[in-house]
Amino acid sequence: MTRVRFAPSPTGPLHIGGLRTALFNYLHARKNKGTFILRVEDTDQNRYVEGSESYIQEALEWCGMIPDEGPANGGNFGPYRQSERKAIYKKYIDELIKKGGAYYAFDSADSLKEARNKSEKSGETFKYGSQNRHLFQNSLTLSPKEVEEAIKGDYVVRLKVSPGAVVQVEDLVRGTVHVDSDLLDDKILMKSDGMPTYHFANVVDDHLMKITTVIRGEEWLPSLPMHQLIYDAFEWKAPEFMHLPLILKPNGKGKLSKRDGEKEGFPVFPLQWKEETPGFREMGFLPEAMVNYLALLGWNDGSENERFSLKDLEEAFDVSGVQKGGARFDYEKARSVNHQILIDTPSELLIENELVKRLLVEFPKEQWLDLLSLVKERLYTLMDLKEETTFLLRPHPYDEKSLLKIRGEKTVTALKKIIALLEKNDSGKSIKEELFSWAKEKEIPLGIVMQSFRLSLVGRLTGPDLFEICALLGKNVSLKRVKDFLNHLN
RNA sequence: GGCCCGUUCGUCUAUCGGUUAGGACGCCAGGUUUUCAUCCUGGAAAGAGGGGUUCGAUUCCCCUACGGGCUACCA
Repeated sequence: MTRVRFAPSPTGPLHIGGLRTALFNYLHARKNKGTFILRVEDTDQNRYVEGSESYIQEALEWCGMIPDEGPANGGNFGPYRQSERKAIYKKYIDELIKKGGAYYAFDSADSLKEARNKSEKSGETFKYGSQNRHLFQNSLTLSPKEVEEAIKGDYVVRLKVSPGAVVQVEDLVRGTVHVDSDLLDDKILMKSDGMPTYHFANVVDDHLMKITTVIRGEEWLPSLPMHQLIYDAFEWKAPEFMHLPLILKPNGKGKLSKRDGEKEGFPVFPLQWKEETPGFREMGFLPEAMVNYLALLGWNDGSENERFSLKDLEEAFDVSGVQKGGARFDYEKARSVNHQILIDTPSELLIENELVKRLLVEFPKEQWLDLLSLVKERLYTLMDLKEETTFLLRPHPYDEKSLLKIRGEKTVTALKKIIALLEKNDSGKSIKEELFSWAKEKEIPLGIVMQSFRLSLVGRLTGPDLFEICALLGKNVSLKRVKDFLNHLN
């Protein structure tokens, strides 16, 4: 039974790198008829940010990835917030110490900092490990009595790494990785505030929650050997691991970060965070597009198909299609995916979208469907709806440059004809043929006719089919606008 | 610096020893159209470098270069 978990830290909004990690976890679970678990890794009290947990939950739901188990809906392996599992970690850390796999350390933060500085000055990397642990204050160097005393104050618990071994680990996408244990730190497993570090909580929880496959970002690969050592110390069977390639900045220099969005003018969060930071949803992306784009950033099914719904992906996803190298984030491509999906989404569905409702609020509801169908294929994001529709409300002010382009006697003649045609017809469409043949007969270029007509109706020379617009506006409004325009010209 | 991971068009990628190295985004050109878009057609555009292995390497191995990640009582 496959069990996977997405384990974000509630330190702010989830960004799309995290969202993709969640997606791959979700897909792996669905593909294998397994369980998708959300676990909140809130062991760092200092970095905890109010609201991030609900943000994460909402972002997952927006994309259609509902956790099977998690803080919101429970499950048999809870609690799913690490801060609520403190007693569990305490129990296991004691067990590990008893087994000799870990030890107490009493060095102050300052003394460690000093040691670190000293090493760095002499050009070495500081490491608290098998080579030098005897130089520090810990339960390996102090007498039992001293330890008993020291333990009443602040202490941490460190992993006891055995020297001279080669730690071998397997990664589903990269194969075997081995590391010399002499290079590994005696990592802190339990902090002086009694909270576990990521490494310890992670291993304990993955074991207790019976996680079969750990899917996480590549930034964790270097600590995998150390995690393996913890599993070994407990004599637990480790799950299998898959480290996902990082999502890089558009220029490829470093992993995509929260700050890149505002700098480059594209969102990096799925949903809005704190008023000032809009997400993909608020920028007019459909979750289907988000999922489709993200899935292909680091995965493909080997075919030339690039269109996948979440359902498709649940079928098609396979570990073997996961990429090794990091992928740069390309906003243009994301927009293009959104565009395609927008075109293929029926207008009937789109008018249910909250953003669409907001953007069309100035129009009568019964026009929404026609309006959407009129401009849908021009949209890259839902936000384009604003640009595409507001001119339908207000043709003024007329675009100056366009005005100069069409000025002339023929324009006036054409407009008068259009008025005449509109007055005796009901719908905008029915005048098309008559107008065209008239123009041909009078040898007035169609360009002049249509441009002046367009300018009068919407104030500028771009937009969707003019007769459709005319029909949508209705006879009276259209007539008024053409007349107004004629007056404006005189 | 040390350790780990990676490297095919500008970008995302296909290729699992033999291909005119394919697709998508973007770009350019043409077509459709009343306009701008959409859409359609076409085009330019890639195996980091050097050694091996092999009849034959983008593909397997090694080295170099470059890129990225990690190196906290953060995750």
